[in-house]
Amino acid sequence: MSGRLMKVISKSGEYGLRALLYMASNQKNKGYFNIRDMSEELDISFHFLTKILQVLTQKGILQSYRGPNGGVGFFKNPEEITLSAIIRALEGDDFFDKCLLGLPGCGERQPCPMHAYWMDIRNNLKYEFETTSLADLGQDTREKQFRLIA
Amino acid sequence: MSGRLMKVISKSGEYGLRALLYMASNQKNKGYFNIRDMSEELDISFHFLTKILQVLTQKGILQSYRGPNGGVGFFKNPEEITLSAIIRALEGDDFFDKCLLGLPGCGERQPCPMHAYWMDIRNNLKYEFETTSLADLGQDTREKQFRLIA
DNA sequence: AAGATTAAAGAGTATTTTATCTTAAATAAA
DNA sequence: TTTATTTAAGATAAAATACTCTTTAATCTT
Ligand code: SF4
Ligand code: SF4
Repeated sequence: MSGRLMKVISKSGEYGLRALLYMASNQKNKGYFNIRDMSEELDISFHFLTKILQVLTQKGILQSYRGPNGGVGFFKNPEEITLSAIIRALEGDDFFDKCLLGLPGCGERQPCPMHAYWMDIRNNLKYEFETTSLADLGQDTREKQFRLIA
Repeated sequence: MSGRLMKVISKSGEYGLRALLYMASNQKNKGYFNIRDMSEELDISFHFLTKILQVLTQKGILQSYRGPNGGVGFFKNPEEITLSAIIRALEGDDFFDKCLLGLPGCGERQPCPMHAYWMDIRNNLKYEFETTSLADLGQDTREKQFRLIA
């Protein structure tokens, strides 16, 4: 009931994003990123991070290489990787298609009083996540901003 | 990694909100709302719901009465209860003051690349939650809407 | 080919969240 | 005053999430 943070994504999502951001901003280093090094740099459990990056690899966001000097690297350019794709990979493909409240068995036909309200917020978040790339975040060059009107 | 919904609030928060919405839209019934009845109506575990409503009572949103014909009722009018107050009561007072990602030990001084981005979203949500009352939601009379500009 | 390095995969543990069960306290009605 | 009703409170259990450990497979270096 207290101490909890406003948190939309799980730890897996958080760690995955942090790792990807780290990678995006250290790309000069051409080769593969060593997961052990990253886990130490980011202070995330090596095994846990490995699992998360594994998923990102399976989802086609990263590619991996085993053996000496192996590791993980981008499969696509950070410019082409949307926040949406990352979150969907780590939180489930339907992340942006469900209710923010998480209520089951409801929808357009029997909407709760909050429906229209949540849909506004959700669609807005969805749009932002779909139109923002990893590179956008890493370089913080975006100029878009939310604004409330009317 | 799958099956998870985009869920900002916990089950406690969801159940609490649902109960409050139910109460707000059944207010003709002047007396106290029986928690057992509500738990059946809303299909929420009686004991769990009781705990949640207990918190709302402790936080001054509801008032309770024990004994026959007892139950819970609004302490303030639904018009005066903001969504923000409800969520803060159930999710923690700092819910809207922390990072959406939940990362600890960071802030304005050492912002991660997502900082400005998240702050936009967060402030927007915060504003909406603070300016929306339970009655607004229950009657769905709000005309405000999000819109992305620039 | 042999050994070292590194990610993949799967099993197991710990912590947190959600839910239930039991007992206590307050109130009302008989 | 006794009994029934109802919320409060605390202990316990189940489920979900987060994290760790161990083994396997791929790749490189020698
Ligand atoms: S009706 Fe309410 S609970 Fe259902 S999806 Fe819409 S906002 Fe969510
Ligand atoms: S710097 Fe990043 S992690 Fe920290 S509060 Fe801002 S958005 Fe959240």
